[in-house]
Amino acid sequence: MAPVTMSDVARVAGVSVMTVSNVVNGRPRVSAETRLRVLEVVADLGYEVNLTAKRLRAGRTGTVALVVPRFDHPYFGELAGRFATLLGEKGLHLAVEQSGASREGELSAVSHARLHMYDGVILSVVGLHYDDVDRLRTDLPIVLLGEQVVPERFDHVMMANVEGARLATAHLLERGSRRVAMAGGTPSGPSTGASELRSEGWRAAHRDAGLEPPEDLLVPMPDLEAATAHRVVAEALARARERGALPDAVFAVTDQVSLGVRAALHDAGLRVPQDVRLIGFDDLGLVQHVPPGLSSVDPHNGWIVERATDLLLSRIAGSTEPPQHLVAPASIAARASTA
Amino acid sequence: MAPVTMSDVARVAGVSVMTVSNVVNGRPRVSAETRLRVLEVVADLGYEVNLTAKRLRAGRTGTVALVVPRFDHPYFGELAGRFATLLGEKGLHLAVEQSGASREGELSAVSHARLHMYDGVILSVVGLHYDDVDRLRTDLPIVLLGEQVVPERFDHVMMANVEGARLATAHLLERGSRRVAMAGGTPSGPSTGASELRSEGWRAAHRDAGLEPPEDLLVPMPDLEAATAHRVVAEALARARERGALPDAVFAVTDQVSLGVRAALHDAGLRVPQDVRLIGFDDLGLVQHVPPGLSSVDPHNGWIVERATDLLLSRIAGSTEPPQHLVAPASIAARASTA
DNA sequence: GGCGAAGGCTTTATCGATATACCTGGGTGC
DNA sequence: GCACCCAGGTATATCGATAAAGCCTTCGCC
Repeated sequence: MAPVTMSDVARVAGVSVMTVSNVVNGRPRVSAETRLRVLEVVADLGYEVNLTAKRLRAGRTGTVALVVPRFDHPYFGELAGRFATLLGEKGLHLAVEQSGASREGELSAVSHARLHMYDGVILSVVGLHYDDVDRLRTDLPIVLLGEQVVPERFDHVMMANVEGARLATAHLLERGSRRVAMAGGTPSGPSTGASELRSEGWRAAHRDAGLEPPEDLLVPMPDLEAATAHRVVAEALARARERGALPDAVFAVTDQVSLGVRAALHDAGLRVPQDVRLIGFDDLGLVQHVPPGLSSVDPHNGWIVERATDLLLSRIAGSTEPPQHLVAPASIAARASTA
Repeated sequence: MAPVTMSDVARVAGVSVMTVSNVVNGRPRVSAETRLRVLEVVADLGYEVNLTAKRLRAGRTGTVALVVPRFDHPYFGELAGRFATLLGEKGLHLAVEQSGASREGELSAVSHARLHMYDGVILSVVGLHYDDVDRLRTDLPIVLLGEQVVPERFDHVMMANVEGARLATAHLLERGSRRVAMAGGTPSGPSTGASELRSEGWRAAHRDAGLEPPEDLLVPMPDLEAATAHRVVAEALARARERGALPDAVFAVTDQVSLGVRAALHDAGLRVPQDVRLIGFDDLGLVQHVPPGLSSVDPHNGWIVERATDLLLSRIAGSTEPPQHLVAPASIAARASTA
């Protein structure tokens, strides 16, 4: 029951621990005969290396961590899946940790990860402020994802928030929509998060089309859950209907929100796209299966994951290049909801 | 840049490493004065314990692993979120790893986890066969989740597959449906996975109602992705329409499949629930927002997570109780899709 | 005043694996 | 015949933290 160690194998095989290590790691300088005997004992006893010990000595585990705000958001699930696949090809393992989208959670997750369980960390920044991030020590390779403005000294990969939102809104305006609401939008202010940046894109598209951004069609939300969007948008629609001022299109700040909006529209008896066009952001795999097929902004997650992985791996390899700040391209995945 | 170790702190503070350890861990036998000085140096240098070393010595990291087949399935995302919350309350961290739903992937994930990076493992079994599981060494606490039959000697928590499927099908039959298709169902055979077990439940409900299970209404699928379901069901509907034998209800083996079925029904111009009733399995948070609101079997994930956590924690604490095999209750979450 | 106890700290051994230096016996070169 | 090389191993130190035991002082108490 007690774990089998190298010295157990060594004792049984009648050789030194070092020889066992050499055999197990396929190093030269061991006679074929000895090698065979050791391997036999290894199989017999069911020996496996203790990664913890190996790590302590070697300084690496072959595992990197991805810290996401929440496990139960499909967006992060998709992201994690991509990272796992890509890292797997490079011979590394991925462990995912949840930060809870709160400042404390992320701080604790990073400090925990920092504690050398992993060779590197990909941190999806949501709750942390500039100063918090700035305070992170960096004896561990870190790549940041997310929409916050972060200190220069970190590698950072982000989505094209403004541009993606601009494309989405323009897509709706081009198709003839004139009252384009933004679900999860926020009034002008400091550009600190996805919601603010995407609202900027929504404004830009209006101005590009020679229109004044209709600020009354911004529908702010306390969070970006589907359930919240469902509720908030239902209320907003009821009010708009009273005033006889229904929107003819909705740009949802995320696909999760888009899902809630879709549900609220359905409840209100409004058809998509005949009465209201709808487009989201993230291009989650599932939205194409939500009737009638929801359009979305494709943030090119594949690109993001590749770049972030490259950056992390080169840092792990010891690169001291100046930190990079990359922005992914964005494009429209047009489906029936904006036809 | 190089990580700060205890001996760095010790040197600067002019004490022994052991004293630093005692201060950091709040052990007695250190004068208030020394304690203060050490803490100052700790803050100055930004020292943090090296968990790897601690682990090697103490035999525990305070982190447990959850191994799931895929990161990008909402079901596992929800599950992971629940585990993280619950374990967090108990002072433990959760790291999630992906096995890739393949035999090799799960074996490698378990062997990797076994290698003492974690204090315990919750393994969601999908690709492994009985023999593979049986071959696992068990010097690390393991709790199994999932629908496979597993060796007695492991703790195991599973869903009420047969019963849940029976309830769902009965729910449809009670509402007057008479041609209840099963999307993702499989012909009678050895009960090795969720699909087989749930098909058994579908049969049982028919027999309970005095009906012969309509085996021609089983729609098998190569995998349980929404996209696959969308495609396969679309084809099945086309064939059924030709024969003039459309179903009047569908029980989908999972909510992912249910989503694909919903899309296929929409494409075929069939209304839910007027033309076809629809119910899934898993009660994912998102299905209530998919128009018109999809019914589902609630597998009581909260219960599963609590039991699994309890079992794991008590194993970690050293319990040698006989292994437990638990089955969660199941109930129907009725929504508009089966009204 | 002497002796045990307790406080405050340091030393030593250890977790499991591995890099490095070191040892031994038989060729090889010249 | 002597120095040197090399294959095949072994012995030692080390990664960072910690349990356990050891070593001085100082203090209390009979």
